[in-house]
Amino acid sequence: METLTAAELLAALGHESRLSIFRLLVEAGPEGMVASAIGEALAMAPATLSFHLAHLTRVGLIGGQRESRFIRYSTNYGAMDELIAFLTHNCCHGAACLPKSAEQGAGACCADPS
Amino acid sequence: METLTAAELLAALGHESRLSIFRLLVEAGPEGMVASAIGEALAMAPATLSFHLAHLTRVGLIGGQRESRFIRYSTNYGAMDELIAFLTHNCCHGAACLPKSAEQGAGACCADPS
DNA sequence: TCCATAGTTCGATAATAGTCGAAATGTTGA
DNA sequence: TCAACATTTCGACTATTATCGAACTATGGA
Repeated sequence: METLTAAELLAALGHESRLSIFRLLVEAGPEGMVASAIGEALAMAPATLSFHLAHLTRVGLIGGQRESRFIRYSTNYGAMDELIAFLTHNCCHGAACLPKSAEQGAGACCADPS
Repeated sequence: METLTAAELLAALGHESRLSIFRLLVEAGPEGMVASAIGEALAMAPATLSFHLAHLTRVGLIGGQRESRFIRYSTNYGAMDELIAFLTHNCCHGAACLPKSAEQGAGACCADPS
């Protein structure tokens, strides 16, 4: 992943409203949530919500597909994965620097022999 | 970690210049780099570099300490770790959604029983 | 003490982003 | 075809951010 692309993803997540939306979808899992449910959960005006959903979609962190009158959004786990891999790539010269991520199964970056 | 705090860290990383600085320091490891070396590596004007270093320091992603005439900056791996843990917390309802992070030792988030 | 070097702060400017009411678009069911 | 609902687009406003030259501060050596 390019630095510029990664920066765009991070900037997209670097806003409280969008991060809340993203986290909601991450926890919702692959089935995702329809827009109105997200708006209700986060008490966000429709226009504002749409603006942020469009932003997250444009950078590829989430995707949406129409389901009759609704649009169901869900996390693009692949993009999320690549982003985390980019952040931790070649990190810390072999020390076990990311214990909490490891606990959650995200693993200490340098436990890996590769 | 609070959503607002996480958003501040992500916003700090959500800019090409700051992300480049951060990645440079992540790869440099615990010993870090002095400011002038960073500026040289990234061809950044001193005032601009200082602005971004101050930003990254303020949110706690890096730290700096004076070494005679120089200031040596290094990654705060703890903050980085917490941030990744926040992003992946309770993710994806048990699917193995983060294979690349796992490859690097960042681990698929849901391999973990907790 | 004085100079050179490393780094930060100041100030001005330009560009971008966030919010939300109102209007428009798309979809379903009557 | 029309009404109701879900969502997006438009428009206008406000606020924040990035950049960088110039001036300032701090440190070490002559």
